[in-house]
Amino acid sequence: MNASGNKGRTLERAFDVLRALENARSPIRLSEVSRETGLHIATAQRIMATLVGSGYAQTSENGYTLGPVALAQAHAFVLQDPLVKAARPVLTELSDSTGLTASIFVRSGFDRILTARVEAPEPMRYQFPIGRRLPLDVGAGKPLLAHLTDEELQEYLEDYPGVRLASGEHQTSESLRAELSEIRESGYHLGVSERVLGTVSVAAVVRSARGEAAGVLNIVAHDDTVSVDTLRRRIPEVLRAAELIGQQI
Amino acid sequence: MNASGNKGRTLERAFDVLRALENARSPIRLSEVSRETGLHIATAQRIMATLVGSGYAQTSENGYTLGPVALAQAHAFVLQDPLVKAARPVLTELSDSTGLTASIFVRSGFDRILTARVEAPEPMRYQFPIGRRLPLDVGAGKPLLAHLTDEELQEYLEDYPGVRLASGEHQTSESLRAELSEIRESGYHLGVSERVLGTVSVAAVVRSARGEAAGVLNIVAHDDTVSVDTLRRRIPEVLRAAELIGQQI
DNA sequence: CAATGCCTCTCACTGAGTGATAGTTGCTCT
DNA sequence: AGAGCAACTATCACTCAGTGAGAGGCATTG
Repeated sequence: MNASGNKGRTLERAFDVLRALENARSPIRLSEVSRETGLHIATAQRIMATLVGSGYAQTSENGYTLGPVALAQAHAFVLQDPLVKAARPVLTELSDSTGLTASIFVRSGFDRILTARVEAPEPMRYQFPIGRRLPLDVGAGKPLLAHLTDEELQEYLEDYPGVRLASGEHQTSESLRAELSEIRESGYHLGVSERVLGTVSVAAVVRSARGEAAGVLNIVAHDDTVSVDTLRRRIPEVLRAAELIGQQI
Repeated sequence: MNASGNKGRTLERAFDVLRALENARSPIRLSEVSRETGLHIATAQRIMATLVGSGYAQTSENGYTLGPVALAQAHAFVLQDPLVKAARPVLTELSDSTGLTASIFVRSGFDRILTARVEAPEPMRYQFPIGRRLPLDVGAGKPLLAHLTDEELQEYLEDYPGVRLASGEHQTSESLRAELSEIRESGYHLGVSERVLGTVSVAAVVRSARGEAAGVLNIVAHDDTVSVDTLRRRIPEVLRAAELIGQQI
């Protein structure tokens, strides 16, 4: 569960616990936390006590959940993160000109996290989406994968199990690898029904001034209102927007 | 900076660091973190390295900021927190029937955190407000103060410096204390231009089934559209809503 | 080019964190 | 009712992770 080489053990263990809480949809019991994280129950208990004491977790009727401090941290994050701040006006403009939803994701471990979004006029908002974790192997995750270091990509693909896309297509380690090198050349990714059936999207990495991949920018549409060819025409716009954001960070 | 009696030192220190990051409006340097938290630079540095490694912090051009993991945690929080889940439909109804913005705050240390909000039709949204930290001594914070344990309230009022309300009135330790006992009797608080000039609000604690104060519910309005007397007529509604939420948690 | 400030790294010491064990509470199933 | 089980809490001796003084590197500034 904990990949690190033993630097800051206590802290990383606590973060493992927080991650276990994050993954749970409902309150989880201490014993589950212990099982999930591989920590001794006494250790899990001590950590939990501290987490609760600091508001990072809370105890409810039948188990533990995350605490409200997470919200405060998140609030501060969106106010101070350079990428989010730089992206916001650009996303707004991109969403206006395309009529679509425009988003920014950043990589976190082997996931991506939605950090900024400007919704299309017809919002179809399910739930507050900011902060949602999504996988790297579909949709806008691919450009992020494409810019990992060789070692990281190696590690990721090592035991990549493959995935069945929403289109029905099966994505293997090989097909993914091939697609990633295409993305590296073209600078963008056009996805059709990858994570969600009936959606088409264009995504491009945002490169910081120093050339690192700081995140991905993407736009999404339903394929019943926007054809793939129509979306394809938006590619230059997306690339320009991504570059514009990158210059500012 | 760290009030605790030495249980989980490393962890609490890390949280102090996170709190320092949260308070900063822009990237802060390691030495500032060290100063802010009172930690030895080497210690601060080791903790920071771990935080960055886990995505709880990130290094930008000239200093550290919070990391995107905070968002993921927050996202999970709003999906799993019993209070937020129970409150949402009630807030919606209350907002609809009053035409005002309805919110839930929970206490965290000696602050309150906005955990749920349904906006009035004319949103006047400045920035994404969820997660914002606000003080306990004004507005909807008062009902939370009113339900602290005696020791906690003692501690809070011990070196309470007083505050100048937006109305111009000066709130002292004594006037606050008196107001709190009124709130304890009546069960609600009606505030006029306390935190923000020209706003009126009604707030009531949400009591869980076990009788603990789980949070506060409030509604706010501008005093140029809603008179104090008009708002006063909404008090029973607010009390009912708070109770309704409380029953479900 | 000294001086200052900010950061990184090393390393010996030590007390905070650990985890096996035992005790407690509260539930379910005879 | 009480035997049996599971989840949780508390204790405590051991030891290794965390600590912090110190030294060194790298910019920036006067």
